[in-house]
Amino acid sequence: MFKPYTIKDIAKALGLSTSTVSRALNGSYEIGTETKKLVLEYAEKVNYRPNPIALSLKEQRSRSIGVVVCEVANNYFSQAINGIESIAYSSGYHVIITQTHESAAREAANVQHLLSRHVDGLLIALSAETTDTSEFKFLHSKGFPMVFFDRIVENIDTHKVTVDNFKGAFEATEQLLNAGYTKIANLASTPNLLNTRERFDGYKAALLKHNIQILPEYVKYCHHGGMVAGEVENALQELMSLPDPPQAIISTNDRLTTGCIPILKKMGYRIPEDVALTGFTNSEVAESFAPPLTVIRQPAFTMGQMATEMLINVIESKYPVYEAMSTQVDTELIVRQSSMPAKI
Amino acid sequence: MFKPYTIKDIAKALGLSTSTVSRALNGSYEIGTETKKLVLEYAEKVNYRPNPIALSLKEQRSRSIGVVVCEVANNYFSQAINGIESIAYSSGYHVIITQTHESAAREAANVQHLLSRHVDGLLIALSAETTDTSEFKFLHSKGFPMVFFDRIVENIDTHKVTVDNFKGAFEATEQLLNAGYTKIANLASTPNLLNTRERFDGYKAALLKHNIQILPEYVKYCHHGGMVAGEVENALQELMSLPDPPQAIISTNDRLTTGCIPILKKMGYRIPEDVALTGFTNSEVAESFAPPLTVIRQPAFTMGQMATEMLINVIESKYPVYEAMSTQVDTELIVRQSSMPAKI
DNA sequence: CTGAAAGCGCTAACAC
DNA sequence: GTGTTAGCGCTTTCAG
Repeated sequence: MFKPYTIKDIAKALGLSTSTVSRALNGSYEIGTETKKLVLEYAEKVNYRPNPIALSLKEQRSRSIGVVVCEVANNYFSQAINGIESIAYSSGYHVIITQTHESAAREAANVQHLLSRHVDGLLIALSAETTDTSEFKFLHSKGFPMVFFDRIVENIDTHKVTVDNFKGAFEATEQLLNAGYTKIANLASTPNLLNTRERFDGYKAALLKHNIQILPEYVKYCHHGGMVAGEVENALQELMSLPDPPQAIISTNDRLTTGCIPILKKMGYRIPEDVALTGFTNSEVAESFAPPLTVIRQPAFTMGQMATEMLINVIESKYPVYEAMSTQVDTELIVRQSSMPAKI
Repeated sequence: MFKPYTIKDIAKALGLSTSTVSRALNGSYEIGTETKKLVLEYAEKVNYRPNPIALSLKEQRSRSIGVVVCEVANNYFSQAINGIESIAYSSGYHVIITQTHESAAREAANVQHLLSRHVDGLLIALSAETTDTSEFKFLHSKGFPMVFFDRIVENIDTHKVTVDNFKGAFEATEQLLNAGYTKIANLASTPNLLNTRERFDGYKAALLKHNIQILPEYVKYCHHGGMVAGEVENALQELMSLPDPPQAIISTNDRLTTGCIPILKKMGYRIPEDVALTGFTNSEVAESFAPPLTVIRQPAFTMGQMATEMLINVIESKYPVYEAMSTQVDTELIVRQSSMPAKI
């Protein structure tokens, strides 16, 4: 069944040695024009394709890069993956995508799996659960090519691509303040993640700037990033049943943001009349929501591209890359009805 | 940098031959208990991982399966991929995902790429553009393991996993009819795709059953499945500027459905007052739309699982599988406000 | 200009 | 029970 042609087959058919064929195929200058043409034409005719597995074994590299994200069914990550693929493909790399579903154990397993597949490098956005980063530290110390994006590891001076989370959250919070909301809650993913904390800091800074006190009861964490049933619902329930409930919510994670709306509605709140809403999300359909949703968008596609370019640079650099490269891009605040002043 | 242990390393360290180590590692019964224990312990200690590339070369299989879909940033496919991964993973297979972006050329390139990577099998949902299926026919004739899902190839008796498109469209159309709408348009992807035509047939059958005439001007195709800018907008524009415009639209593809809403709104139509809407989509947030969207949902996750199980069966079967396996599941109609009778 | 041979990591006949 | 060897497909010294 379906046996691809090998160099040996060509060699035999043409009465040459495998090395000659190999060299001809690779355009070595030390092969006669005649022979070269002969080989090339025959290879073309039989639709010869080099066996990448054999190549990998030989070259000790796989021309593939591993991607570790929480989920592909997530607007941000599916868009980022598009960016990753676009660059990887045109540079001749394969992309192997793995999902952690926010579990640290799956993350560790995925990394092992990818390493055992001899990927040439890793593109990683940490899972919500991850606290032990020693494996990454180890790989980093060995000079293994890795680029972190969006959810980066702390305490390691690695290559990374991030957005200005602080500014994104700051602007969004300030927009709510300018719209007249002063009681603003923060619905967040796990504080494990640096980006959660940075977004929180942006929120805090905006309130501070407007001389609004930060109330701890206005800050709710969903430690599984909204992946666990009821997590978001509980958080919202607690928030809205406070003696002095918030008038607005800023949600700082994709899944949380899109998850909020049906729950708030089910609880009987109108947006923004009863509670305004702004959130980090890359949903393509935020505009179609009821009401149209104010969002902080990340340039996911571009970030995927940048991270991949960075990684391929590191992989292909002749010498170990010691200084960590780091790129930060801006978020985009798109103001829609959900964070507008409530019409009275 | 980061040199994994090999069998040779172990053999040298322990003063054994590589074959002994290999056998011990694979639990061969002809190895002394002592030696076996020694090897296993040492392997454990140095965290030995067999090199899958060498294995692939040896066994002429890669323990990986290739996936060809139009996009991961698509609700249906990202969910299906979750299903695919869940099964593949637990069966020890890798998943390599490639995207066609609805281009036949990219599809062909992806298939070649995956074949050249020696994937053990292929999971395919055709691109919208695909009309030439000769390559698939060829692979099929060679007995190469393939399973098609959702968007299947015709004229080839292959393994496949589909939904009952006819019934899904029929039920949705009938619900619109029961809600009092009689002028119902069909917004569809390319008729290249069998599922587009099946869904169209379901729509037709429902109208027929209710003695409603099928108007050709009520049927609009987006030949790139909504991937090309302005495609959906044009279709809707044409539809709504008919002398006798439709009162309802059934959209038969994920991207089209979610794409419709902002466009209709921008054109100044209220849903469902001016035009009702129902559509095939697996969006998780259809409920949050304005208005909440009536959807025909496909069990994407399950379909991904089923297709993968089927594929792995074929791959691992001792003898070529000649009779084509075929599974069909039901869609689920979730009725929400967008297809309700318009309140007058 | 071309061929022979070694080697990437692993397994499996085939010795002994 | 364990070692030797060949071979998976390819590249690359080293010879000639």
